[in-house]
Amino acid sequence: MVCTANDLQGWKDFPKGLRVLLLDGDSGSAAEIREQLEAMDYNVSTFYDENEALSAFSSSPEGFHVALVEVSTSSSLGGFKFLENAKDLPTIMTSNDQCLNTMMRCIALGAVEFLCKPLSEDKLKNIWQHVVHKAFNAGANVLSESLKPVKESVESMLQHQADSGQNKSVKPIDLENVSRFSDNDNEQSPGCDKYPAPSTPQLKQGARLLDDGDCHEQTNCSTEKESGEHDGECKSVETSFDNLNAESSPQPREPEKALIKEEEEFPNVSKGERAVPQNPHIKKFPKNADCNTSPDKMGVLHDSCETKANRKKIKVDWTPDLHKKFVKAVEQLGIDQAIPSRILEIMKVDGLTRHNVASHLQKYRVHRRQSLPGDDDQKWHNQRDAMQRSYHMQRPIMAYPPYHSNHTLSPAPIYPMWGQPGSQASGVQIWAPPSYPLWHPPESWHWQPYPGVHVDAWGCPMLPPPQAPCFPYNQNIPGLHNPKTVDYRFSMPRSSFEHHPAEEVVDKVVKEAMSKPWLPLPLGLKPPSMDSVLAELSKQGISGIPLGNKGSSISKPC
DNA sequence: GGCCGAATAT
DNA sequence: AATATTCGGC
Repeated sequence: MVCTANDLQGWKDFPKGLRVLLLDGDSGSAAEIREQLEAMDYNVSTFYDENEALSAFSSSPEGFHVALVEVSTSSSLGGFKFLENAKDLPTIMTSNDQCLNTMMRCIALGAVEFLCKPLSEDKLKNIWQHVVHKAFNAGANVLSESLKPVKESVESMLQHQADSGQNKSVKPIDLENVSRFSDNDNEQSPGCDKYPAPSTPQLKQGARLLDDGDCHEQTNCSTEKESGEHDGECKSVETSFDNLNAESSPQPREPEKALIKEEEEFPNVSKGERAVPQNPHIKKFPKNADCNTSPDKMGVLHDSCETKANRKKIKVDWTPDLHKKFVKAVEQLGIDQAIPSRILEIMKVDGLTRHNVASHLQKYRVHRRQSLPGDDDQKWHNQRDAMQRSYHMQRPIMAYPPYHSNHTLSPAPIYPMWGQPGSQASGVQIWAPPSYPLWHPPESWHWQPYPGVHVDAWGCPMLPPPQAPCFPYNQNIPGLHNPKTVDYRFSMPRSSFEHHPAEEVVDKVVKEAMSKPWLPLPLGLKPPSMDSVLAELSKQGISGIPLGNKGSSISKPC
């Protein structure tokens, strides 16, 4: 018998005595953690092998209240295995690897929390909250025997608090919300926090992920019709979180996988607390991690392919990174050679279909068109002509890389380029250097990484259209006439490693600029000084240029 | 019959 | 608004 009335007695000092299953392949690390836990009066059982741990847990499910499991990317994936197989045990994952993917994978697989190593007392002391949370949130039928005393104990504690007036709440404790109580001192007032209390500061968001507050969209079910192209094919995906690390991924060769959202009805997860996170961008997480052996990638649709009789509608989530890839492909092909099949070919993204690309390309074009100067057709056609004339400029001359925040680990916002309506500033500002003018064209698309640079944000060649200013909206924004402002935007990008045009491309641009002097200069090219022009002209025997209207004299075709 | 792009649906 | 799907033309 694991938990008895005596246990309850002994738990006056809850959570002392809480039984922690510790799984860590590294004995040194395990010993260290164990020591810390025991210093807090937790009752620790150490395992170095997941099979042993699983076996111990399965033979005595009530012998443990919570698991602390190390996951290592370098060695085995035993941690994940344990996580997946000990569904009923609140499992906290720990790792030296702070890669967001690893974290998210853990959470997605059902971990209640992810703790970055090294583990401190601060991080460990509150792990009991998950036990309480489980005790109160698991359905009565799921509530394991070991949790019942926990629940009762806590109820008793709370009731005692309420009775003795320690708690401000006059009303009897709302046991539904009991998990909001924590020993953190930044308590919200009761009723404000509908989320389970996190056990540590770092996982407050993680805790929210486990909440089902975002499930509303999961209920629409539509008729099934799959694109024939990938009929029956399981698609592999990666989370958008990979974007944050993709650039530094140790396996750059691995084809990128599209993040695909489930739109299908998502029935309530029946296995107790193991509800998958309901991130708005990730509609479904794998229950079966075996479909993907890389800890850095998450396979999502495999199991749904297997287990769902009726096929689900899937949606590609065009993450900034994926979009970047798309743009790169478009640039590589040239704007007028970019057709879905070729783009798809270049992108090499698993699971992405030509339809997906076509759809995105359509949007890409539309938005690019909207980003271009003016709305009237003439300008649009002019612009297009200019594009076509110069499509050989396959790379933007002065484009800011649309996305290079691979060092950022901040989980929020995941999609900074996809600002919410009405929150453009906040969405965009993130990507803007602090010195940038905070101006955003009202119609601009949110993908622009920096204010006022949305054309190249879409990967368009930066050649200005004929008879049109490069950035016509400048005309409407007095501040942008400031040469300083223009300098900002025309200066070299802060990170232009992959956007340096090839020399031949530059040559072509220069040649074109020279051969068509009536066109505005491409970005990056400075007009010759008046002196040098006069000198050159006088060399050629031309003199007497009326300086008064030099503009018109050199702006007309010969 | 497949691909593309625009239109339309979700 | 974003993405998928449909449809007509090639």
